[in-house]
Amino acid sequence: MPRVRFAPSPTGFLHIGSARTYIFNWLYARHNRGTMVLRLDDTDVDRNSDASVTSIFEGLSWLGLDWDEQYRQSDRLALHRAAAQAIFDKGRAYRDFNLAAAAETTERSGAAGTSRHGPMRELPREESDRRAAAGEPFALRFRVPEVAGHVGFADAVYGEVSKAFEDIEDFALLRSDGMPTYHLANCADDADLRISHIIRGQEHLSNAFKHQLIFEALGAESPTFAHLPLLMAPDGMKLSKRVHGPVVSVTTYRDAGFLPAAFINFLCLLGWSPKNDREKLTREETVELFTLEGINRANAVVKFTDEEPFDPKALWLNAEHIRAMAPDDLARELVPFVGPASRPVPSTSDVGQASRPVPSTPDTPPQATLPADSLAGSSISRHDESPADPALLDKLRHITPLIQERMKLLRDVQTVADFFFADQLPPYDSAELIPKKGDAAMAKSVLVKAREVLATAEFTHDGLDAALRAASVELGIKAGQMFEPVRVAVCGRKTAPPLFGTLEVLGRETCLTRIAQAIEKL
RNA sequence: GGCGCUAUCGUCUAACGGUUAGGACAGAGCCCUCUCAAGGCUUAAAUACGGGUUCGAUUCCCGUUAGCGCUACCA
Repeated sequence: MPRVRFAPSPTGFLHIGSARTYIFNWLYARHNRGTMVLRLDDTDVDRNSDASVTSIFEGLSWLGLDWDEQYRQSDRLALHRAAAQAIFDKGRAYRDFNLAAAAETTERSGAAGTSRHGPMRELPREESDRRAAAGEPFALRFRVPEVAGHVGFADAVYGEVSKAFEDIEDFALLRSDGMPTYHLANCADDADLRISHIIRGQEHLSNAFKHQLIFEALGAESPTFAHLPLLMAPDGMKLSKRVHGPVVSVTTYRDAGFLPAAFINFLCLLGWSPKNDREKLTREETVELFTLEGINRANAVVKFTDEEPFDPKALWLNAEHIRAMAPDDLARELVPFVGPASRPVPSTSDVGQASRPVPSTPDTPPQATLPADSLAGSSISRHDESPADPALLDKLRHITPLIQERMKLLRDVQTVADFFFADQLPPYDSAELIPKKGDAAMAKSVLVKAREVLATAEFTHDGLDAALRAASVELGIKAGQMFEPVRVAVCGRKTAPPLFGTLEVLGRETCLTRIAQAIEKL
């Protein structure tokens, strides 16, 4: 049974790169019926923030991805210290009393021929013990073997990789304040939690050699590493909030109306392929198809621009998922995006200003955070704060079939179906009412005729179809010339969902009123 | 600078050493059609460069170039 973990350091909002790493771990765990561990690597007390923890939980909860065990690295300090002690006792680490060593090392780098090790490496044990006993502060450094040789391992993605001992500096295990460094805490925890596969970003590939060394020194069996290619911005740079803005935050996607399943689909296709040309995948299908062998090695770029903040493929995938939904399910997802009260506020996604309700607290057991049915496809959304207005939901159920294949994002409901919700149509140019190859007079006669016909027509798709077509024949014009003025009168614009269904949903009264108003304009 | 990793259409990607180098998104065009979509069809578009190995390299090896990552008592 594989055991994998996602170990974010809570120093910022949930980044889409982190989300992708989580997804790969989760897919591997679920595909192999293994265990997913969530561990908050909050070793860096100065940079940690509760808002960040909140952002991580909020994001994962939206995605509906669960986990089986949860830990906080800061709770495990004793374990880390014991690990450091064990390495020291084996002579694989030494005390470095030179607190300025880091600076010196940096200055020395580049100067060929100088040792990569600090000056304290050869300090006699007796002197080291004496100075430590006297209370002199020190950092504990790993003693990288000085013999010629390599550390290496078979990465599940990159294959055999190795690095010469002489290219690895004596890295710190414990800081001079006694706190463990990332490398130590990370490995001690992975060993203790019996993590079998470390699936993480490629930025850690170089660190993995150090980690391999630590696992060996600890006498622990080292896990299988699987490093993931990185996500890049179109400018070739690594994705960062600082330079790329909200596009790197998962809340941005949620607030714009991405479906969790589509977002997961998009992210997992960045650096992984099922190899059979399939693109649109449900979560269940992805779990079924996922293997480490399908992961490739080159970095992937997420396309976005200032004008179009979302990758076109992500948009297409979202549209595909939207079209694949049962209309009633879609209607439910749409509720939060209509109505002034519940409309989601476009968030700038800065965790610093996160103030909305948090679906879970860090210490809530995952079971409570994510009900079992969250995996069955029902997504969790922060918008579901209050029970949906039944009347609104019912209305949406009728509208959904008309707009389902005209949306890329859930929020598009606001632009594509606005006229269903407006009491009064926003002003439009009366010239819009004039049909192709027609004039104002034709528009007027069409609308007058429509008003007459619609007053008595059977208000169903087929009834309206028949009535309006018959009317066009009577007027001696093309059907299109008949439909166009009616559409504009009723929708306020030329581009709209199919006419008959639209009229039906709008209802006789509203249609007649709007047509009368249009006639006034001519 | 040192070390590590990577390199197929604009982007995401496929191709046991043998294919007209495939698919998808985005683009262009056509069809369908009450507008817009959706759908169907067509089209343009790639193996970074140079050497090997081989009967034969996108594929294996070496070099070059480029990109990314690491190079902290950050993670």
